[in-house]
Amino acid sequence: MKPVTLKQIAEQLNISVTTVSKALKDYPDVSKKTRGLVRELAKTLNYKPNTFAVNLRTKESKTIGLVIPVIVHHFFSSVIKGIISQAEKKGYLVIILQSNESYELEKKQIDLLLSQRVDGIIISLANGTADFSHLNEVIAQEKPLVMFDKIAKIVKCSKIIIDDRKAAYIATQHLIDSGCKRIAHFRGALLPQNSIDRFLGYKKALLDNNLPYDPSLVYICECGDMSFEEGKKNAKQLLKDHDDVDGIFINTDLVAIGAMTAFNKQGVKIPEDISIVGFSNWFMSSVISPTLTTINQPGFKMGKTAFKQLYNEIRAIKNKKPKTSKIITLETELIKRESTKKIKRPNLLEN
Amino acid sequence: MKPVTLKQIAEQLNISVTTVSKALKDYPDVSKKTRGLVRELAKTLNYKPNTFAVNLRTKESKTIGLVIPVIVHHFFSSVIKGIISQAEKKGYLVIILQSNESYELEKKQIDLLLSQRVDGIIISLANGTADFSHLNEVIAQEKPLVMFDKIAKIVKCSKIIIDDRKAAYIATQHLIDSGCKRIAHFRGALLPQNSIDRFLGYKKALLDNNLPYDPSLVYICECGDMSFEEGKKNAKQLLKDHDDVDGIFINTDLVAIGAMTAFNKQGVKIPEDISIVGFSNWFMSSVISPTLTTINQPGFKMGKTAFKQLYNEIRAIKNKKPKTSKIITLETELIKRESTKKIKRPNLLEN
DNA sequence: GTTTTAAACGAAAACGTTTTCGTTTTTGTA
DNA sequence: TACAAAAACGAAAACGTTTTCGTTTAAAAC
Repeated sequence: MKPVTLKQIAEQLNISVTTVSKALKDYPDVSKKTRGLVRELAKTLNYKPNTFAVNLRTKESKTIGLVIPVIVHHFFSSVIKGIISQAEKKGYLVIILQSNESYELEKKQIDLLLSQRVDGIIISLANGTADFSHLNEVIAQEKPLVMFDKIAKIVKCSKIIIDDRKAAYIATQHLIDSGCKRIAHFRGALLPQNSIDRFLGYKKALLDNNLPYDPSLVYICECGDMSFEEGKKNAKQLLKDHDDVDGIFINTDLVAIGAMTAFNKQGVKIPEDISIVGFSNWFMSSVISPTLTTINQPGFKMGKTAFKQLYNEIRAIKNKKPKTSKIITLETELIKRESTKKIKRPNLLEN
Repeated sequence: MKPVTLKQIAEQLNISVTTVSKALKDYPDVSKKTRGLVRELAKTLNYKPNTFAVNLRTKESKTIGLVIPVIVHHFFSSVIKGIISQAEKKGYLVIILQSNESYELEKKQIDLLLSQRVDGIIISLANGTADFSHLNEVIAQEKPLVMFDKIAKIVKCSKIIIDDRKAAYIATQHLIDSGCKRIAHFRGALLPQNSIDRFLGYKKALLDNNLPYDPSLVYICECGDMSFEEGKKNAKQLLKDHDDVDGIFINTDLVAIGAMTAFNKQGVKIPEDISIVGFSNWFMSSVISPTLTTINQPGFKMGKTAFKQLYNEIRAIKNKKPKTSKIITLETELIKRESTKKIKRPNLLEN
């Protein structure tokens, strides 16, 4: 019933624990004969090395930690899948924690992972995170740290991101190209770098096209659990505040879908009255009506890349090589759908 | 730089490692004075017990394993969230593995978790799993095992489920009550208990209402990564095979949404021409057009319940109490939406 | 002041593995 | 046959903690 140990194998074969261990790990100083005997017996006894002992001895757990703001979320769950699949290939396990967009929780969870002595940590920051001491603690302990999506520029570690500013620029430009003149923006929370960058991309596109930037057209969504509701609320508010808006670039698809729901209910036609571009390419966006134009954000690939980078750093530290932080930017893509069909407007040539 | 150990604290205070350990764990045989000194020093040195050593000594890892078929999935990610949130409360960490609906992978992953010596395992079976030796291995090792959603009746362990048959019955009855006379069923794969049960509920509802059961109206979806596409395909096929179908009960929302997309494209009106009921209440179902009537499946609660049960069993085993496997059935709910509005038909009284 | 009892402490083993380094055995060479 | 070199093996320490049980010290009882 009790798990088999090296000692038991050793006793049965009348050799030392040392030799058994070496035989199983292909050390050169064990004869073919004994190696064969050991392996055979190990197999019949169904020997599995005791991870606890191995961890203690080798000081590594072959386990990494992952902290994300939300799990029930198309983008983040895609990232999780990417990380897990890649980790599995390299023999690593993944412990997942959810910060719920709370800085306090995030801090606790990092602590937990450190005391658990994971080999590395991957994180996407909570919206509320403005203090980075917990992350610097990770770095101080020489544990590899990789941030993705919601990052902190100031923290010295690897980052897997997209060019949010550029993507937002392209999204906004697309609205302009489809004839929109007065474009609103539903931005994300104030702190996360990506919602700042998306806002900046939006603004720059306006200015580059000689459209005025009007701060009153920018609405904020916290993008927590209530994204969908926030989208609805903001859409209603927008209709009250401004009756001349003909396009919106929205920080994330779920908010966009909330907004579309509100517009549908109020009889505002999309894209005829208002064109909409979302962000992230949630699966949902391709099946709602009208289908939503959006920016594809490669979640699965991001996860894979994040783990690969973490793995490289883990190996580097193990071999006492200098650690090399990298910032990797993945490509995005504008996906044109029904919510932004080109509209006939008096001053546009239509083919 | 190196983590602080009990030994270092002991040396600084000129006492033994034993006493330090006891002081930190509130053993009664250590004086208040030394306990205070130890705790203080431990705090200033930022002492964190070495989990590897603790695990080795105590033979438990305060870690559980979770194996699920898919991660990017509204229901499953809700379950994950439920499990993690509950586990965190009890100081447990969760390692997540994805079987990708593959029996081979599932088997490997169970092996991995066992050799990792997790304290318990929660699993929802892959569609292809027909052999249960890997699960019996878990039980043989006296590790708590809890199955949820896709279970195997034959395996002796705790199960967290819903009454799929009843829910399917209610769904089908609802179609009948809204005037449908010829109701098709898109069922799940052949093996999983829940798709069998949902099929049986569908069939029973028909017979109880004196409607003929016609096997040619039952279509199969594997419900893997391609659920949406399968829904589309089946819908098209259905239109070819049977032009008289006026209702469909579909095994899961994503497939239903695929079907609706196909119907929309072909000009089939929902619910006027065909009424549809899905299953699971994916968030998406409330925002598509028309909104989808479905059965709410409490994923988050299921996750919480699964962990609670696992936790109880872990504690029981630790205290050498007899283990008590439980089968817990959670409530479901029919959520009526636009895809099944009551239709005027000649032989129905309408108020 | 001596004995009894209780309170405080510590030595040491144990958990199971890995790895260094020294010892034994075998093989090859003269 | 002797000796060097190579091959095979094993003793022991180490990883850091927990816990049993024995020992010392302090307090209480006589």
